[in-house]
Amino acid sequence: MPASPAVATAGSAAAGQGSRRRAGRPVGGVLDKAGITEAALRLIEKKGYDGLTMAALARSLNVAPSALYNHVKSKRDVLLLLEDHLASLVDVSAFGAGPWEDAVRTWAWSYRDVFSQHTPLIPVIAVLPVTDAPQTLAMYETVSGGFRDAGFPEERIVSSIVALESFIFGSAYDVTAPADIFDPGTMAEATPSFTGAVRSLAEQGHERPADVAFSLGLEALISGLGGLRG
Amino acid sequence: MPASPAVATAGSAAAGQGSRRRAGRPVGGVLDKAGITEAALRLIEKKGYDGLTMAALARSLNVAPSALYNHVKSKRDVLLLLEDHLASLVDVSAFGAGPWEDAVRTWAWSYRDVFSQHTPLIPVIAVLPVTDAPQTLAMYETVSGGFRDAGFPEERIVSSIVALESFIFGSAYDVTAPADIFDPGTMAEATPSFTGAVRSLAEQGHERPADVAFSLGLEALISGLGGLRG
DNA sequence: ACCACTAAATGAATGTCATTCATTTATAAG
DNA sequence: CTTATAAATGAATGACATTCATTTAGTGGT
Repeated sequence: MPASPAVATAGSAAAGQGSRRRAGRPVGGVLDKAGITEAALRLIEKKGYDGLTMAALARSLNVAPSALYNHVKSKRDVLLLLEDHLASLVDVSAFGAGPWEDAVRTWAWSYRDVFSQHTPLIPVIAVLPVTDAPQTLAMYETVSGGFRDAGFPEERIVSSIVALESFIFGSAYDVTAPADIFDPGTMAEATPSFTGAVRSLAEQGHERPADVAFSLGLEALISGLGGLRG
Repeated sequence: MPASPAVATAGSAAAGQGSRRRAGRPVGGVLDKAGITEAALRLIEKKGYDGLTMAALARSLNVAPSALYNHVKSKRDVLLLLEDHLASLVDVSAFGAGPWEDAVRTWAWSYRDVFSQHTPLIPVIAVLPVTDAPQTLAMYETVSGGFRDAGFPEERIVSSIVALESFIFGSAYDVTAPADIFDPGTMAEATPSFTGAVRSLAEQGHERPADVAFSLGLEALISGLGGLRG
């Protein structure tokens, strides 16, 4: 009775997990990309990226691990699905609804916040051709439209976005860094300038030091890049 | 004759590979952290990070995989050794030898170039307490000294460096991205602004598009952050 | 010279993964 | 009712990092 449990568990999976078939579509099985993405997201929320294994993902869908491979080519594919889903969560609404500076600010903070919870995706995004990521492409379209409307010369738009994105990805890592990451430890006396600078920042008592650095860099980029407009 | 080959192969490893004992030190075995770092670096040059396995690393040192664990706690430790070594390759010489802007430029380009060849280390660095990384700490000391001498208020130095570093790490990924990463593919008609911007950049015929974005962002950061000086 | 002591190496497990494959099942179409 | 096909099964496979009991070879003290 190898595959007979499939049907039995299929119902419970769809009901209990929220993965559903699209009505009117020719559907053979329980799984689809949307369901896999949803389940992966839930798994990550609960167990973190260490808990995201193909086996665990399959189990959360009441399915055998090998079944996943009928829908994704590899685990990397799952990460790509996640990335594209997250791109749809980034707030681009301010483009076209106010000054360019404000739109970039809103977008950048939102982008950083979303991916700071998903830093293991960053190495994947960096090499991901946007062709395979419709939501990501949609984000780029809105953002580049905003840049164009703000008066950016067309040939500088992509480079400007890439520069901002690079800063955003790097900053996403900062958010997850331990608070004591800059503690010089036993080398404190050997590094007076750095130690002093670290102490001085600590004395400011910021709740989220990463936010200070992000704000500083972002404002610099906004005003620097803003100067490129014609 | 379990460990008897150790001596026989020890000689050939030291001779053939370049890992050597420090003279006058109490030394029991063939391996030490410097030798492991060197071997790992060579392995990465030859086979890339996919080829950097504990087994391959051990083999390149003519040693059993388990022997490595007498010197490093885990593979992550090996990556940390690598990171700290690479930090020593970053060019900080311009600090104290010219205007702050030029020093930052030299440092940032060098930093990006070094780590663009080692992007798999970036997720590790991001969470690495500097305590364990003397070379990295030395870099920070030089850089923060440069910022202080340039007139930066002490409490802004670390945040400014972090902002630059975030941009640098993100940009290091860009260098490795495939050339066609922004090809909109079949969605081209649906994304006119973005497609136009990509085409327009492509028509410029830059050899290394990543360099354009990096230059753009870096100059923006330099002039923006430079304004913080008292 | 002899005798521990200890750092360092060995090779044989272990356990966790992603991934593959032959086989089976269930659904949809003719 | 038959047949084709998408999708699931579970039992391998193979790559890994990591652990452990055991063995080895120097070093320092006597």
